[in-house]
Amino acid sequence: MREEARPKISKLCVYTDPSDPSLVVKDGYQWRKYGQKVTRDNPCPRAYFRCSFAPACPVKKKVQRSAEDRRLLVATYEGEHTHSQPLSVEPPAGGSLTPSPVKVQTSSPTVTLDLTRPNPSLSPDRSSMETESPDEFQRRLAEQMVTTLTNDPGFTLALASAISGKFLGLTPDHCQ
DNA sequence: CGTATTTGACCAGCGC
DNA sequence: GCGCTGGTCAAATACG
Repeated sequence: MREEARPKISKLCVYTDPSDPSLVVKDGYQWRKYGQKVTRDNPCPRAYFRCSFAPACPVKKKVQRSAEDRRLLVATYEGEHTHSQPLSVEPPAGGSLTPSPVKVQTSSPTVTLDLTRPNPSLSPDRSSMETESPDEFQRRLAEQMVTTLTNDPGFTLALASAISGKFLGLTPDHCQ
């Protein structure tokens, strides 16, 4: 077995408003942006961040919007923090919103669905969740995602996009 | 005045 | 061997 260049890769999918150009993911850590590049795979610019709280922290973060859903931010974390969170994630000023981060930890990659924005328009398609709470619904989706991840880890992003789209009542048929 | 952020250029690695 | 893409560094600018 080799463990060369094998940092912990984590993915964090965060819903944000498409009108918000800030590729900043509030995860409780301090990040310093050190670059931005437009990849050919995605028309949206990809931002590169490094941990500014601890200079020795090897963690790097890449944030890019989903090519299909501009409201979905996909943050890729490389490595692990060698320190604690400098500050806790403060809830929105609204106070009514209750973020329900669905963290799914698999063998290697950690996929976290941080649904900071509950559901802008959740209701047109609630035929299979009228007897269960939204939290339970998310839990089921998370379990479903874990199952799929176990079978095809490479499908992570596509699945996350699909699930995310489902939350908004969308149906991204070509998720890749 | 100091810190953080932004943009452009340069370098390295991979594929054809 | 050349071209392309991704990633990082450094200098300049803006904001607090």
